[in-house]
Amino acid sequence: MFGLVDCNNFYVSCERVFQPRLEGRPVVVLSNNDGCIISRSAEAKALGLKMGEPYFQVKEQLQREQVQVFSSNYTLYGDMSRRVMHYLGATVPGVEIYSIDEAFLDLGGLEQHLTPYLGNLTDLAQRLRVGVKARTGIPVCVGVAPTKTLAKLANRLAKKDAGLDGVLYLDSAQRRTWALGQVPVGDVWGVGRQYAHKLTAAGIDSAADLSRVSEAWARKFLGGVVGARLVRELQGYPCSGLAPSEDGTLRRQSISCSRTFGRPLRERASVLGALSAFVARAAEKLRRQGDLAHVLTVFISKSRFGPDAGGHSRSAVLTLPVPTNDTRELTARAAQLLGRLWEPGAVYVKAGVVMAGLEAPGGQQLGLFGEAAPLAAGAAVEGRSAQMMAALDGLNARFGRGTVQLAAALGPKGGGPVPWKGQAAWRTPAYTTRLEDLMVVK
DNA sequence: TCTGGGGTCCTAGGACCC
DNA sequence: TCTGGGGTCCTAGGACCC
Repeated sequence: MFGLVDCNNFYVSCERVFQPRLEGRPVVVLSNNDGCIISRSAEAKALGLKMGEPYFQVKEQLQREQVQVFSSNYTLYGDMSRRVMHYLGATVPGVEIYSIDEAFLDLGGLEQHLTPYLGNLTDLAQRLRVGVKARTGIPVCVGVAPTKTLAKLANRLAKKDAGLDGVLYLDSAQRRTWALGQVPVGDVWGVGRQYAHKLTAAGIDSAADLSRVSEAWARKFLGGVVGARLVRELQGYPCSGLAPSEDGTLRRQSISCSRTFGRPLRERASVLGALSAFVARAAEKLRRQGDLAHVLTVFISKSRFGPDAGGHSRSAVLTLPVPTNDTRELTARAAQLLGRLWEPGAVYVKAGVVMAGLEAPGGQQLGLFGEAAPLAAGAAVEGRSAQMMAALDGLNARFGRGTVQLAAALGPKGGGPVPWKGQAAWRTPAYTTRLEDLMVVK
């Protein structure tokens, strides 16, 4: 049995924890660069504001309706997320962090231990919900069902129906059938815009309809095995397990950093400056995860909204001779890759780096003929690099991001205004992670 | 030059998620 | 003028190998 804990309007809820005056009012949080809406309070949803809507298109409406607008503050959200996940991890045995605001729970083993005194799974879920709210101020809903897909579906319904008090347990076939009938097919986990369109065109309108299609049909029209699994999960047969997140953190298979620039860039040195900064960020995340990257990708993009909307993005990939997490090495490689992609005269609006093929250090590298690589020299270089990077991370952690960086990351002329930095006009303080931003109660 | 099946690896792209 | 960022998984096709 799976549980799904999902925070309600997470980013808005984080802002509300520190500004109770926002309670009951329409609130939205904007994406990076204040580009579009990525979190909405219930009141903002009621005004018809949509997820992903560009800010500039709804600016007037936001003003007119006196919607409270915030730039995203990932330092704050990340820290609040850690608090929620930590509480869940300390309360139930198997927790898989699925995203910044969601976690799957393994409740299967728990059923047999529940006693009349502890109550049933609904009671347990209810206690979790109350516990998260009491300890972090974040409201959550819980769905419980035999598969992850059904737990997601139960969670949706728990959110929508106030009468359920934030918890829905699909504990019988009848209740599952009822729940499937409530949900439009496009709201099923794993059904996006394309598939929703295809499905409704074929007369499949609800989750219940989808649960009745044949495996062959699902394979043919919903992306092969993915579709087949999706349908099985709706029928109540689990096709995906729980991957518990050890020590409350998530291990990534790839790590990336990309941004839309504050203004379009046409000089190569400026784009290289941005890329260097992105490499630095990604490498830092890589080291925090304790990994080395074997594959580096760089991409640069022109505007998606211009006349030549297709083929606006190009990428180049490099398999590194030796896996590394050294910012200097990765920056030099990224500069090489940029050289392959650069078109003189083009105007770029976005760039990014992706580090993949992640592995833990110490993996024995075999030479061309299967012999162990000569370690002495390599190990010494590796040791010095690790020391240097540890010093870099230490200084930046202590004195703030960007205190120590490569000259390349400063961009052309080694400083001045950073041309790729975007807008964040309404960012709240990092209440929980910066001493200077600590809230003072008078 | 063609004959044939089976395997791996890489890349590009599509679809989805939050 | 302004339209996010960071992930996952899967498929298909080509190169290359035996």
